[in-house]
Amino acid sequence: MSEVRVLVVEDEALAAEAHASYVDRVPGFAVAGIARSARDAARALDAARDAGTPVDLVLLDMNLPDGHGLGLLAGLRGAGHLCDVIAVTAARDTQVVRQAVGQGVVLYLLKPFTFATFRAKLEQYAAYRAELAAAPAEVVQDEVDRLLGSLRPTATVPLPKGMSPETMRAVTAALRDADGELSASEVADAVGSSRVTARRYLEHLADQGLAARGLRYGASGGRPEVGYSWR
Amino acid sequence: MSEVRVLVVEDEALAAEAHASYVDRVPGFAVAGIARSARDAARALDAARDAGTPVDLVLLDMNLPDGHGLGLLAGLRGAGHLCDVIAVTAARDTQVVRQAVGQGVVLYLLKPFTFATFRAKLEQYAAYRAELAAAPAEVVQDEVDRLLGSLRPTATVPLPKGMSPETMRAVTAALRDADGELSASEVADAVGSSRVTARRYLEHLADQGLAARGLRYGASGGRPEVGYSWR
DNA sequence: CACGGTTGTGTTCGTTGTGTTCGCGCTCGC
DNA sequence: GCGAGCGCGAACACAACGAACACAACCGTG
Repeated sequence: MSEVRVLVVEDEALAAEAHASYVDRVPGFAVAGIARSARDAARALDAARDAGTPVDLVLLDMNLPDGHGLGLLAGLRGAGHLCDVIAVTAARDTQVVRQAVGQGVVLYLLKPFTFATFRAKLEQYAAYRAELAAAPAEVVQDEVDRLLGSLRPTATVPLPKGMSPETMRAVTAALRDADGELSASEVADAVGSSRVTARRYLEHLADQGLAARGLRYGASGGRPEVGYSWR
Repeated sequence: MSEVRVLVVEDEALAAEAHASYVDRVPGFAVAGIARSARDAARALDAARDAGTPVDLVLLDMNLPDGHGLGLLAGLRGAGHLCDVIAVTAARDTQVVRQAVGQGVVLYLLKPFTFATFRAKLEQYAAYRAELAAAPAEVVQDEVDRLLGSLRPTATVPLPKGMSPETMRAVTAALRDADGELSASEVADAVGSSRVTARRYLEHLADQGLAARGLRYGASGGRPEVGYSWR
């Protein structure tokens, strides 16, 4: 799939520039434009659509000079725009979050944020699009659930009890350095820990959506291996 | 918190009744009305809002007599209705799912479904509302993530013992991607497992009504093959 | 119409790797 | 030092698959 075209909607010039440059730094994403107001944004969306290069994703600030972001959101929904929306705003009000979710914001990013956080959100959205692209034309419930699951953020738990940051780093490193899938035993071997420990971390990564589980049959009869791969 | 008022939007009378009775059976949820068309739904939403008892949740079918559910969705977004929406529909088209998500559908339930599945989805939504109610007026990023994360669909009904979800997915995928019927051996080949394993899963799918058994005679003398096909 | 041949089904049982429990060592606060 | 708690791994129960085998259905032949 081609790059994701992103429209940045943000009234403050400095922040707008910052967001745009952040977008450019994330592979697979490209800035389609910057809008300084709700009116600008609506125009930009219409123009992009008419030009045949519709905006895929909107980074939407809530506090705009000519109306609330929620209003813009409702407007573009009514106009039938197809883009997804990530709220990027300083609005910490629970009610705003609730309404944004109700209006179909796929992710909600609170200002201020680090580039790492920003990147994480974009990458999560990218993962969602990848799943979507990989899904067959006709889906079943399970696949819908996985699709939505890939979109919802996984609360970044500091580290669940029973896990050490050192081991976690070692495991992720081992997993990333491998080209294909790795079984729990192989990771254990690479890291130097026991299979049990390696599995604990791998399973955690998989639950967080950072690793993918696969299955390897028929290596030598018996129960199949589960293979973990980084993504 | 009071009960969640639910509007059922469904054109087929039988299904509408069924959904409504399902809603009533889940604690914490109450039917606010049944609408048989997009027009009805819009009216019901307006009426409920004007009466001071706005609808909290809409169970939305996509195939309506007077327009697509997606259109209704865009309309009520434009009208600024605050309700959340769970798609309850037979529309298995990936594009529809994608658009529904873009329009802010919080969950997507494919017909037909069991009461257990239905209940699971409603309860998940209830969990989301509970998180929302428990959240402070002002949130931080982590809390927003948790909030959205509670909308992340949970695993569906557990498989019978002796089966792994990964293999199940592989088998269903292989079966669906084939145009015609597939024998157990062919599925085994496609998946990479043994015929025995493939058969286990195919037989389970057939028992669940998700696959159809057929017979293929005279390929080359001998016993006829059973062919499984997706539906 | 019995009978053997041929091809694929259905099941049993052993193999292999998973997932979990429980206790041990290590580090840290006191 | 000396409990407290945390992270780890040996051991174990069992889950999931595949080789092998006995049987089933169809077909051609005498």
